Amino acid sequence: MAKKPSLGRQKIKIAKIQIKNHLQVTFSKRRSGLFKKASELCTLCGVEIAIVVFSPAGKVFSFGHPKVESIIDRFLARSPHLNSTSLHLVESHRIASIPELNMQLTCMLNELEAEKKRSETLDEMRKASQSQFWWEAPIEDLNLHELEQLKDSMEELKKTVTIQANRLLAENSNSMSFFGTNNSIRGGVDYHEMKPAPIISSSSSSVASHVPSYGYGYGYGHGLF
Amino acid sequence: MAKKPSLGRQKIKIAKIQIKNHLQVTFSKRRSGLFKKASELCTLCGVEIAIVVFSPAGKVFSFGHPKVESIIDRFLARSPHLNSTSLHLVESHRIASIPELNMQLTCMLNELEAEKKRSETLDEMRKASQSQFWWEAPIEDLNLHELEQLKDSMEELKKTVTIQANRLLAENSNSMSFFGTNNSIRGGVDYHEMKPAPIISSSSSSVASHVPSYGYGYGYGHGLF
DNA sequence: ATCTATTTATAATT
DNA sequence: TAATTATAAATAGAT
Repeated sequence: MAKKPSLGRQKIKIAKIQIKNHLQVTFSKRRSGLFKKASELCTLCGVEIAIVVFSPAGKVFSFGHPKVESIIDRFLARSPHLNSTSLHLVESHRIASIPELNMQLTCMLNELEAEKKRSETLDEMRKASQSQFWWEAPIEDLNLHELEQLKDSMEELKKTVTIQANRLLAENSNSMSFFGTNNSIRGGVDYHEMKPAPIISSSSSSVASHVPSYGYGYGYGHGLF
Repeated sequence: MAKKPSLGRQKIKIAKIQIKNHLQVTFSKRRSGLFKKASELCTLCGVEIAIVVFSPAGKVFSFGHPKVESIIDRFLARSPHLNSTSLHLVESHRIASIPELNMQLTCMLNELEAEKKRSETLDEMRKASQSQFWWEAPIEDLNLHELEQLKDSMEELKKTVTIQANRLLAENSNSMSFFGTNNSIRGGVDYHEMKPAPIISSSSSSVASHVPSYGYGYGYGHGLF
């Protein structure tokens, strides 16, 4: 009897899979693959990785080495360099409380609103006069750089605010260490919602699968997401 | 002349790479590969993914669809345990019930509103002082669109503070959030520290970022955060 | 960065 | 859900 060899792997377009069943299978496989790749990267290069995946239904899957939480904490807290702008913002205003922090932000927001109106006026003037002043010339390239710098500043500012907020909260209580001494326990792998552990050989990696009662258990069989 | 074909890909052990140069190359390649896989998974299955990588030197690389921050927020919000920050918040305020939490938040909002009015006065002062910092002076250098973005960013920043407080409180009750606001802007890819984008299908996204950011064909507008 | 030879990942099928 | 298999992709090593 003639057997019917599968066509094997076929090329697919990277676009939302419509067939629900396919999608589920692909999600499972590729999620595993992704986590495995991450695991290998951890071991090969000695880096720390956290991955969080939300399915459309809000189910969460995560991979972390050594732990998702610690990496996220570092990510949120990291402030490699405070630029002079954000330093000035924080220090010069000597922000001392959360409400005060909110006030600062609100002030800035209002300032910007005011400036926006002013800008609108200027813009109209420009259009009316048809003049060729510097500020109506090449916006594209120059402003891209400008925007980048601006975004930089904003990000730094945001970090600063986050850190400051946490510090304030911490100082309000007796003892704490949210950003302080972090006990980074290396060598562990925090791997949620994955079935076979793509354990790596050399590095001492263990799988910690504590699934809380929240129940993102495996919904195999139906309604995967 | 006889050519010297490479041996091609060789099998390697998944263990810490010792040769430093080699490690760097592998890290680059595999990080790209990992992010690409994540991107594909996002597209194929319509899921949301955040990846954070810390190199041994502490440098951070991240991938996020739609955004690292928003995914992390969601992840933390459903975290089964109270982190120290929220504990301190609760402790320092001795919050004991949901109505009490609501009241705290209401107070914060009222305070915020009051500060908004006060800030108008401060805005006047600012205009008189002619300071040299970006949030005060070079506004007129920005066009309307940029100003719009800046304003959005500021609002986002303000929201972040509120959301953070909200999240901490919500964790305590382990149930609802009071101001369901979130900065989840779908359709964006937040891709830091990655090199070339292998595929760009339709709309190319030029993302303002201090580091090269590329979207794997998800090019939509970004907020600054 | 580019180029292969190979190893891996995985789409389709059972 | 777990194999199988043929093929697409990723990538180790060298340039």
